[in-house]
Order: sequence, then structure tokens, then C-alpha cells
Amino acid sequence: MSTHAAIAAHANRAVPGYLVSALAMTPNSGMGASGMGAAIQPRNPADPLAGLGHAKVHERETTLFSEGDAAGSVFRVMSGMVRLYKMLPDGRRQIIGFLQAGDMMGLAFAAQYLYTAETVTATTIQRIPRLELDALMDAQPAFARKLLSATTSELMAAQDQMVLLGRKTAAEKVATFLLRLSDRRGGEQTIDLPMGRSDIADHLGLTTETVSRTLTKLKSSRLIRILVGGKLDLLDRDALADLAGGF
Amino acid sequence: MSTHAAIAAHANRAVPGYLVSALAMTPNSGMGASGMGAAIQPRNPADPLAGLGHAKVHERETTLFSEGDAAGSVFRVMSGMVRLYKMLPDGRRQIIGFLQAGDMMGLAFAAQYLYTAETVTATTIQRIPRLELDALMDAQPAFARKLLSATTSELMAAQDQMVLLGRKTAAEKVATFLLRLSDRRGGEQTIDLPMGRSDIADHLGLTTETVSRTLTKLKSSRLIRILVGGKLDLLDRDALADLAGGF
DNA sequence: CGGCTGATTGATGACCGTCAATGAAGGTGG
DNA sequence: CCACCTTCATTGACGGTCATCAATCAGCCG
Repeated sequence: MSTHAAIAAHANRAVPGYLVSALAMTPNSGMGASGMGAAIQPRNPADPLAGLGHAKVHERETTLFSEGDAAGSVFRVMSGMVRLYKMLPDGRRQIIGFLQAGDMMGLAFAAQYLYTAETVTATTIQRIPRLELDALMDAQPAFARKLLSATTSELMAAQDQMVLLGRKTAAEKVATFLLRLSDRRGGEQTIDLPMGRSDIADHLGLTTETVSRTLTKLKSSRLIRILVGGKLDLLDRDALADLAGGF
Repeated sequence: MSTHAAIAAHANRAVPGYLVSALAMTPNSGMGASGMGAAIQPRNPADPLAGLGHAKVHERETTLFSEGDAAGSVFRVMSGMVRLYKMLPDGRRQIIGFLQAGDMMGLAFAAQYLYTAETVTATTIQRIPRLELDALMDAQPAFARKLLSATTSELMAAQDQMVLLGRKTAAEKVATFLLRLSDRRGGEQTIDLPMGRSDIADHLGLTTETVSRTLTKLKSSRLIRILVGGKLDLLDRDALADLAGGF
């Protein structure tokens, strides 16, 4: 399945039409796919996307679209959580990012989606046909710049994620991940971990066992407390930030 | 130095003004920062950036700007090669990407550059004040979309790089890297490696020793041939593609 | 030709992946 | 409402890949 993607990637990346990307469209939001981001802010009262397409509730663990599918729409997460990932031919998976309320995906200039999108929890999704988005961009020049801003935000997050994947240790990766989740929630001490350990692992370039062991160590060191229901308490934010080693 | 960046990253990613990103602005180009990209195509005869700012030749191994510097201009590589990287507080480095002719950097909505840019070889760089770019975006709505397209291309490349960093073995990483370089050159069998082993290592999340050993193994297996002057021959493209494992 | 920088090769070991077993939690049906 | 089953998290033992430390080698410039 990713054979096509591989070929496309090897050939020059010149693609006509829309590219597949993920980005946050909440004004002032910032990060989306790769890292964590804002999403806490109330949506723009003058939300230019309001009313476009239509919203639908999806159950947990369902596929929204797959790598290689024809890309006809863009999506915006209204509530819940979505994971985006790419797979290698042999099944190894890399989760590009987790999306939350306000984040967009599928916005792109390619004929096909370049990653798979699945719900983690039950999720409300606004689906916007590309034609409608195009029309909006034509009608409101400022909107195109907003998209550009959101996309560059994504790119920044992606670059931070490269640092994490390429140069951080397991402990640093996990600490960074937890802090990002918290920051995204406005710095709350208690954060939500709706995704499973293997999702976290595939996002951080680790295995479930290593994630689990690392969390246990953080727990033993009194840096975090693991609560029931997939919740988690950041007990010592400063120590976690030290551990995270920047970003 | 990266303290500021760290804080900025932890705080909500909402930033007014331009973000710092890298992208290819050659029409039909595609990849830039993270991966390899086009750059082979002749520049658009109707290059909207032509004549903006002014070009300058920089010697090899010089810094163009650093992470945290005030971001007043965007840059376009006309010839030569540039590396972009981020550093962790303790000095570990992740090279975000190598830029070649046609690629842009510094295009962004942030007050500061988020990574450091250095020349690898002697390089001609077009420096364009942000104000001029803004004016161009206002004057030519189509140009904003071109920037959006280029940025989403970057994002795609960044996502491929995440897969590489998070889920590939050393051999797969090196093979992928070589194939990307070749593809960027239009699929040439002989490619140029102007950057040092440690640059490659810091791009692939490895050490110089591992890069060297891996290249030696590829040489022993007759998949590549190492030539003088930083050049390299891809002897068995198919075998390399198998090794690369997609992308 | 000598000295410097970077690449290569070797020896060793740590971190984290793999394989495996146990434990906890949630969902379903009796 | 509880027992069973399935799924996922945790913990343990072990091994491999790649990092680290170190020495030699090759290329380049003065």
C-alpha cells in the first residue's frame, strides 16, 4: 500500500493540485499534527470555515481516510482526538501527530492523502469539500494567508519532532511528550492520555515496553502520578522540563 | 541560546507575524528543507521573486543566521548548499534539512529564526526583506498560494523524515538518504556529497562512525562506489530501494 | 614534507528492542 | 451482579544495534 507513496516520494515531489498536510486552523492556535499545540482558545467568532461542509460524529478507532485514498475533502476536528500516521511496507508505523479540537488535516495539493487518519476517541469532524475551500480562498485573500500561517506552524512542530526523534533519549522523549500535552491544555497539571501506549510509542520512535518502563520510572521518581482513566498528573514540572532537555 | 526557543515551544505556539520555515519556491519544485527536493528544474521564467532583495556569495562554512536571531529577511539559495539545524542545550544537533538551488528559508511568521542556517559549500544567496515579500503577497494573490503549496511540500518532506528518524534502521536511513539525493538530481547515478559525515549523521539521527561503517558495508556489497571529491556512485538502485524500505 | 582535519576501522558496552509472562481493566453475557 | 474473556499495560530476561572511546589512515593545505 505504501508502495505508491514510496514511488511518489522518490520521484520529484512536484505535485499538481493540493498537498496533503495537517494544520491547525484555529486562529492563534499554532501547532497541530506533529506536536501538541493550542486548541484551547475558543474558536474565532469570525470563523471563516463555519458553515462549510458538514459535521459528523465518528466512533473511536475508526478510519477517516487512508494513505493513498483520493483526496477530495479537508477535515477539521471539532472535538475528540485523531491520530495521523504513515506506515512502512513491513508494517512499522510512525505517528505523525495527534489532532485535537481546532486542528485540520487533509489540506493539501496532492491527489491522494499521504497518511492515514484514524479516530482515537469518539470524535466530531467537520468535512469540507476541497472545492468549497478553494472558493473560500478565492473570496477571502486573507484566508489563504491564514492557511499559510497555520501550515508553517505545523512545519515548526514537525521540526521539533525531528529533534526529538533523532536526538533524544527515551526519557527525554516521554518527558517532552507529556509537557507538550500539558502545554496544549494551557499548562494544566493533569493531562489526558486517551491514546494507548503503542500510539505513544509509535509517535516517539519507541516501543510500548519502553514507554511503559519510562513512565514507571517517572512515577518512582515522583515526577508524575498515573491516575485511573488514562489521566496523568505532572507533579514536578521543572524536573520534567530538565529531563526533556529543551523543546 | 535555545532556551528562548524552548520556552517559545512550550508556551502556546501562537506567534504573531512570520513563522520561520524553509521551503522551496522553485515552481514545481517540491521538497526542500527536511528532505531533498527538486532544484534541478530551471527557475520559473516568470519568477515572481526575481529582482527582489539582492544576491550575495557566501564562503563555505559560514553562518547565515542563528536560532533566535531577529528574523527580518527570507532567503533563497541560488547555488551551493546550506544546512539548517536545531540544537539541544547540551549541544546535540539535528539537521532539519539541506537546501539547494531554488530552496527558500526563513519564510515565517515569527519574530525570530527557529533554526540556524550555515553554508556547506560556497553559496549564492538571495536575501529578500520581509517587507518586500509581504508587498508581493499583497500584489499577487496567486503568489500566496504558491507559498502555501511550497510550504505544504516541506511539510510532506518533514513527515517522511519523521518516519525515517523514528522507525528506520541505520542501513535504511543511509540508503534512503542517498536515494533522495539522487532523486533530487533527477535520478542521476552519480551524486554529490558536499557535506561531511557528521552532517549526514546529524541529519539521520546517527553518529559519524555509524554512517561511515554503513557506507563501507554498502560499498562491500557493491551497491555503491565511493569516488574522490565527495562523489558517490549508486551501482544498484533497486537494491538500495529495497534496503531503504519505502520512501 | 609536516601538520591538520576528517574518514575509517576496531573494541567495548549501554540503551533500548525483542520475546515472554503476568497483571489489570473493561466489556459481554449468563 | 459477577464470571469470563479480551485487550492492554506492566514487568522481567536477554540480545542486538548502534553509541562511545580510541587509534589509525587518508586527504589537503601551507
